[in-house]
Amino acid sequence: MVPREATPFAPWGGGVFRLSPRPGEEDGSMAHEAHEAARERAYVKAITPRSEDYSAWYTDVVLRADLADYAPVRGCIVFKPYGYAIWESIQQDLDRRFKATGVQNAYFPLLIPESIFRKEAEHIEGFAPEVPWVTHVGEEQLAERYVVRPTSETIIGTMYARWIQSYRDLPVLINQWGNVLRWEKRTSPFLRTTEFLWQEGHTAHRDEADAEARTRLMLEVYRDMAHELLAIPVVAGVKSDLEKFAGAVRTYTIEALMTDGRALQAGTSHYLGTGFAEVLGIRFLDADGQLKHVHQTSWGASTRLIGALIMVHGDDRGLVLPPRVAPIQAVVVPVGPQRERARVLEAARGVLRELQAAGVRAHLDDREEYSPGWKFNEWELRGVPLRMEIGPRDLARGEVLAARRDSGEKTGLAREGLGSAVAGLLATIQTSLFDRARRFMDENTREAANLGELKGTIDARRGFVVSGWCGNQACELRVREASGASLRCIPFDGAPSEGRTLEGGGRRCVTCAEEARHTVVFARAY
RNA sequence: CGGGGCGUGGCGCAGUUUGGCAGCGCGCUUGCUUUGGGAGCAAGAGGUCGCCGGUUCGAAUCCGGCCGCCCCGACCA
Repeated sequence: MVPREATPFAPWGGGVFRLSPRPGEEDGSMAHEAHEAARERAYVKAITPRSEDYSAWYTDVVLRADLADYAPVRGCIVFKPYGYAIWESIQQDLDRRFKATGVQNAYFPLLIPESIFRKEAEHIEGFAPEVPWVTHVGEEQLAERYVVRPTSETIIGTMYARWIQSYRDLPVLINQWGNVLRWEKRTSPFLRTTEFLWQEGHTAHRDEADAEARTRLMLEVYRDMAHELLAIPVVAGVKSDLEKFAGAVRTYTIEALMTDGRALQAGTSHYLGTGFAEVLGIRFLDADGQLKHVHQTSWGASTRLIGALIMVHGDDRGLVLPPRVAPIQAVVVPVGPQRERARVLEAARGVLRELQAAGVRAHLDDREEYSPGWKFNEWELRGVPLRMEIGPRDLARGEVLAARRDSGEKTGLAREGLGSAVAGLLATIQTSLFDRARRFMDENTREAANLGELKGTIDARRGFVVSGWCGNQACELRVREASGASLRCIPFDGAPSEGRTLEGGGRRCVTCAEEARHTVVFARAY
């Protein structure tokens, strides 16, 4: 057996918190030891270390942090209360941001009639293989089949065609919070589930410039949300034609880097042009007396973000949540012997009230049936940013002991002015998580001048690989075949709203060595 | 879609090779003692061994079929 990853703050930890033995490490000859090993493995319910098996680690964290459980439906999970609470944090934050840009919420049907779904050729070609059909009611076959929506461009556009007559009706800025189904070949909790929760924004505009500005504005919203709420640094940019959304003219993306070196698309925004408007008949009479098609956008972010959160900040002890998304920001754990219980509990309740009054999402763990040590491990596993320990010693000193989840650092905080001190600490944790993730992304972003270098880096270390690209799809495909890495995006040079992407910068195309038109980011992706 | 693995109390597994009482740890219940890094002792409850069929005196175990889930590779938020 191997001791848990050494941590500076837990000198006693190694003997208690064991990891499951690797095959061959168990000494089968000694019955007692085997028995002990079995007991401890089950008892401690270890999380597989990231270095041993990243995907097992991920699954362990999802299940053991109580975020989700596998449902008895292929590829589907149950979002358990703690996982759902994280989604609610994300929803609240995004919803506020959307509304600040003039977007309103609405809700459209889950079912889309086949005739409507089939109208946009590229769109149906992209999604048809993975849509489930509703064909019967009871035993009776329906006259027209319905798809369970994989996304709602067609049905929303159909409604827009009825609602929009004049340029005075524009822009239409609507968002929908809902669920969609995509029957993916390969599923994974949060990252790719058959049914997932998301928001999809759908807007209609008078001209391309207005729609394009909206597309990039929403990408900027996603980028800011990722940075400020999730503490996840991202690269914002535009997708190649090969990677863009089925039916879009241009797709913008924010790409995050997971700690295993793989990229994750964390949000997308599409300029749809007039393609959907043409087949769905979304037209308006412009000021010049001309009947024109609207220019549309759509943009979405999903429960996949929870997967990103896990893989960007998590460690071998489990989840690490940035304070701003954390359902519980500080957990108060009373400690000390039985005879002091009443005093300590009362003080703990006082601490809870004070934290709540200071606007901290605080929770008091006053369960009698678990020991403090058990609670410490439990709340660390669940990623709570701050643990507040309070016992007789702290009472005597007029302090509360604060333990940081991100660094393990423990500090005695004066009982006086505790609320603001904790709020300050939470802010520090938020910043330091972002900085750490930012450093990781920077350190794992490397240049490659040619295919050999690119493949070498991808094979050895993954991460983002920055290269020149001539703009030719054949060259892009060569990279994918040779290395398994895909072109994640052509990054913006500056803010997305400015709309300037990186040019060749004197680079040569990583495949054909012709002069590069763009500087692009490649990575293996989820 | 291809490849691999797994289905045995709530969870993790052993038992299957060589058919013969369904077991272990954790969890759960009750009681007592405990509580500053996953507490101890004692007594309990809990199982159509994924499903269907076959072989057999007898099947978790052998044979055939099916289903489900997970993991790994080509398409996707």
